[in-house]
Amino acid sequence: MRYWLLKSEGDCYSIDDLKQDKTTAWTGIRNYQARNFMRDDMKKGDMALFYHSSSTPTGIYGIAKITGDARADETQFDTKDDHYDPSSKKTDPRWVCVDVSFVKKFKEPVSLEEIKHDPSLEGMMVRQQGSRLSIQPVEEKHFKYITEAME
DNA sequence: GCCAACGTTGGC
DNA sequence: GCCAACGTTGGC
Repeated sequence: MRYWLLKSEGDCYSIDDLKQDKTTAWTGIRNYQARNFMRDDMKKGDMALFYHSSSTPTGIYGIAKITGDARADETQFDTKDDHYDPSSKKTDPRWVCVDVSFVKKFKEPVSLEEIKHDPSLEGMMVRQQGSRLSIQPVEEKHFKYITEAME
């Protein structure tokens, strides 16, 4: 089993939205590296840190679980969708999504500032400057450290 | 296959 | 809203 960090703009789709929806299709990912993680490495049952970008504060707001393996992201074929991709074919979909379910919301978010200053979290990808990747692999020790601290 | 131009992300 | 960092596009 693997661990991940899923980024979402806080005012676009937040942990509260996920809590209300219980499960959502993680659509709209249009970055090859992120897509490859979903397609090749994410498996049903994997756990994820739910990260809010463009929020106050930016940071990890809770935990989610991957509840469905990668499948075609239907928004790529929807001409009205922001993420419509005219060059993707139905017979050979370029983009995929997974299903993500709510697990818990932290009482207090773990802010990016805390993440950056905690020596136990050394090496986390999100600490790197300009780390724009919206789906990042997370080491088990980092996942456990954060989730156990938030019990 | 290089690389400049352009568009987007995301922290501040 | 700014701007640095980064990814993608497209001309050559």
